[in-house]
This record gives sequence, C-alpha cells and structure tokens, in this order.
Amino acid sequence: MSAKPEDFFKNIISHCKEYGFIFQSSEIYDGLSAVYDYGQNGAELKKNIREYWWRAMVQMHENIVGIDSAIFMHPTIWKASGHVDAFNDPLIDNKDSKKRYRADVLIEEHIAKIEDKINKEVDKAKKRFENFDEAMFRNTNARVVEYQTKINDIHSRFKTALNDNNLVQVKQIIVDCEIVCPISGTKNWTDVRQFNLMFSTSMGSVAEEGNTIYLRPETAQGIFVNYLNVQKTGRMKIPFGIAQTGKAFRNEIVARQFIFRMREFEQMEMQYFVKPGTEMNWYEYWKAARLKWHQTFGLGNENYKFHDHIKLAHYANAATDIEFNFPFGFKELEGIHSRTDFDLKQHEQFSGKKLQYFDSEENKSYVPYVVETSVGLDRLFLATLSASYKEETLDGGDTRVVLNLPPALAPIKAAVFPLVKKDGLPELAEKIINDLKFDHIVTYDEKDTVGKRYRRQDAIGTPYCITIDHQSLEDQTVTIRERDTMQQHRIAISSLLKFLNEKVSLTSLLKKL
RNA sequence: GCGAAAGUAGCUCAAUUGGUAGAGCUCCAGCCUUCCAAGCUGGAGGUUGCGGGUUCGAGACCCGUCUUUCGCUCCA
Repeated sequence: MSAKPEDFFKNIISHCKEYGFIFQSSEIYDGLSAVYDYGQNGAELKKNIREYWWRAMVQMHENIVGIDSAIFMHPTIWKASGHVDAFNDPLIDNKDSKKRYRADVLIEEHIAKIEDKINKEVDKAKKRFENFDEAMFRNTNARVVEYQTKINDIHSRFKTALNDNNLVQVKQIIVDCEIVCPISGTKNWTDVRQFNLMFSTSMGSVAEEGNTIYLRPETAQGIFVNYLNVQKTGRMKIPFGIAQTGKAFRNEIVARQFIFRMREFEQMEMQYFVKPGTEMNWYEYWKAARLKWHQTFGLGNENYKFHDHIKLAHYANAATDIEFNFPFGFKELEGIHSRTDFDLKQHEQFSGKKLQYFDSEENKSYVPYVVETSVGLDRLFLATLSASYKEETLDGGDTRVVLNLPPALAPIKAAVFPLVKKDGLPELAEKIINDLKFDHIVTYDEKDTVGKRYRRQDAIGTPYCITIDHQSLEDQTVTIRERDTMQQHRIAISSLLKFLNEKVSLTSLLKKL
C-alpha cells in the first residue's frame, strides 16, 4: 500500500470519478450536497451487487418473494410507523458550546425548574405550619402564585407557538426565559430550526393542506402494508419473507463521507414473518446467514463484525449491525432487527384492517412477528470498492492500480485486444466480441500498447483480458490474462464462452452460501 | 450546524513581494510497434467553483456563497 491512510480514501474517491463509477450530482452547477450519480461502471457494479442480493434472497429461498412497492405512499402510513412524530423536532444550537438541543426540551426543562422552586416552597411551608392546607397554600402564597403564573404564561405561549409552527416565537420564549446552555452557561443561541427527516411534496396540482406526500424514508413500510396481499395471493405459509430493493430518502442534517450517508440512497430489505415466540431463533438464523453472504465477497472476514444494540428502538426486542471496516473505520453496513409485531399492529390500528395470519397448525390467528434484514446498497458498493482498491508496486518498480472485485460483480467481464491494429487482428477481435456479448458485458480496445490497455482494465476491475495475436489467425487460440495474478495462458477461441461462464457468473458466488 | 483545510484543463499539480495562465498524464488524428503504462508528429481542451470588492492591473488580497475532505455534533 503506497498511499498513507489519510490519503487512501481520497484516492478512492478520485478513482471513482476518474473511471466512471461515481460523479457528484449536478456537478456542472456546483453540485448538490450529499447526492451522487453512478457512472457507466458504477451503475454496472451496483446493479450486479443488487442482483446478487436478490438471487441470494429470492431465488435461493422458496419461501421468500420479492415486491416493488411505490415510493409514494399514503401519508397515514408514516403516522403509523412513527416517522411523522419522531422527526418533527425544533432544534436550537448554542454557539459557544456548539451543542444542539431540542428547543421544546429546553423550555420544558425550564418549566420543570420553576416547578421545583414551587415544590421547595411547599415543602418549607409544610414544615412550618401544622394543619397545612397545600391547595390553599398554592393558591394564596404570593411567591408560589407568581411562579405558577410564569409557568402558565410560558405554557400558553409555547403551545401557541407550536400550533402556529412559529419558530421565531419559540426562540423568543427561550430568550425571554433567559435559558442558558448547561455546558457553556451562555445565552448565545442560533435561530430555532425544524429538521424533518422526511422529504415532502404534494400530490395533485394544487398544494393544499392535507395532501402532503412523503418520499419514503425506508422501504420496509411498503412491505408491511402489502404483507397480507402477498401472503394471500402467494399462499405463503409462515415463516415466509418479502424482499424489496429501492430508493429511500432522508433529509440528513449532516450527510457526509462520500456515498456512505446520502440524502437519496438505495436499500435492500427483507422482512421475515414468523410465529410469535420463535423470533429469536430466526433472528440468530438471519444474523449468521447475512454475515456469511457478506463474507462470500472475499473482502476479508476480519473486516466484518457484529455490533449489538444495547439501547433498543421502541419497536425492537433485539437488534444488531453488521459493521464493515471502511477506510474511515468500522461503520454500519447492514442492520438485523427483531421488530416484534409493532409495525403490523400499528397498521391494524391506523387502517382499521385486520392484518392477521391464520395458522392452521395452531388453529388460531395472530399478528406475525417480524425479523428484518436491511442493507444499504450504496454502502455495500463503497465497502466492495474500497476493499478491492489496491495500489500495487510490481517487480521492477512499476506501479498499478487494480480493483480486485469479485469477478461476478465486475462491471466489465472481459476486454478483447488485438495485439496490433492491423493484419486482420481487429477483425478477429470483433468476431469474438460478437460471440460473447450475448452472455457477458465485454469491451474492445486497440489504442496504445497492450500493457497500457491491461492497466486500464485493471483500474476498473475487469477480471479477464483476451488478446489476439498472429498465432490466433493460425490455430484459433488466444491468450487470456488474469487480473489479479497478471498471468496468462492460451485458450481456444471456441472455449472462451464456457471459460467466462464458469468464472464470472453469479452462480459461483451463490454456491458458496 | 460549528471549527479547520481545500477548489486552476478530463486527472495530478505549477505560476517570484499582485504584472501576458503553464507542464505531465489523459483525450483526438496519424506514424511506429509481436504481450504488461509513460517512442514520434500534430491537435483539442481553462471566464482560475460562483458573485461582489480593493487595485492601473487579481489565480494570488478582502467579503459573501457553493462544493468537498477532516474533527466535533447527529444518526428512529
């Protein structure tokens, strides 16, 4: 590794741009923050990873089927899921301590402090007077009444401000109450801002109250609301799974680290519906199955670890992350959650529809429990690419940049070169390409010396280069050069297709599962 | 969001204290070449991220803004 660790990630990002994997969105207009486009090679690699996931989930499991639900969904779905309420907090920053607070929490804590003062007064009075009438005291004691008036005043102002969505007024309350930051002790506040995680738009030509539509912040809800449709029409028996890949959108306050945290990203989720009480067995099953799937990429088993959640979300009774050793450290790649029956129960309540499964063995109906596996496709892309990226120094001092991508995932499976651009070699190359292109993405290059052409293919991770020389015209053989070892051997043109099918198909990966 | 650094050709970088924007690679058209980049000739490509300001004159100095990276913060 010739690059220093701090430069390594930068080099990967540059490489992604230079070789058509990832471009900044809207680059000619100065870019759009935390949004990226996939280029010609990136789109292929991403598609291949998605395809591998889909086949490993849907094709390899008789009891898992896939769906493709819409990004737009009924707004009540996000009320049921908890996303509307959980992500509507007014936030404020203290400029001195750089700490961020929820404005409503600051105000409520301030009110609580005043209440404490009242309680102290009451306690003092209790000790002083016999036959103490607390209610009377609270209504008559001048100091207590003053405190209580203050509380009522703040309460009513705060309620009005929230109802009117008046963030300026919320800040004014904080200023008027002289609330200070517990860390810096100063009153140097920013304006109050509303950070809503969900992007919204409106349906219909007129933007009116009540027709707000959200861009989904997770694909899972599209599975939950279709769970009964799929179960009935597919005659699915528990346990069964529903898989889905698709875009999701989160208006992240801080989105960074290249494509690791983007505002628009793609998820690959599978919700597994199980009998209540068996969920922990399936949770353990999917933990092991998903880790094994990741390991088949061959990026190094030491680069993966589980990170169990200690503090669980309200809907989960167990949760873990599979973390990957990214260039910037171990970070979440996939989440595996035991989501209980929370989501389906919520949707039963909000929709008024029964979402139960009739278990013929038990002879009773119940709401299934759910075990979720959810992996970020863009993160998986970044993991694959960054672990494959190698800056090598060869014998003789030459250097090369190579992507040791799993061959089945490489954007281009083989490049075909005429050794020289004459004597009928280009024509033979074209013929070979025309034979192979029905099954594999192959490319042609005749420019520059053959060594240079090999390096270009190394840089985008093409596993095989096929070179046509003068001998090829005589005996119908070519040399095939392997990316990682740079070794080559002769092979009959007629056996090229079989060779590639064996080496670069997804089957080879699926058989490792 | 705060702090720090950066932004010049597709890429990597130059450009004396402010004085005519350059090089290498890439790319394109040729020539030469029988297996691991950097042989020859010619060519294309830049309102120096964007917008103001100071100045006779700004890539450089000042202000604003956008984007990226790092640290903090956040991450159902």
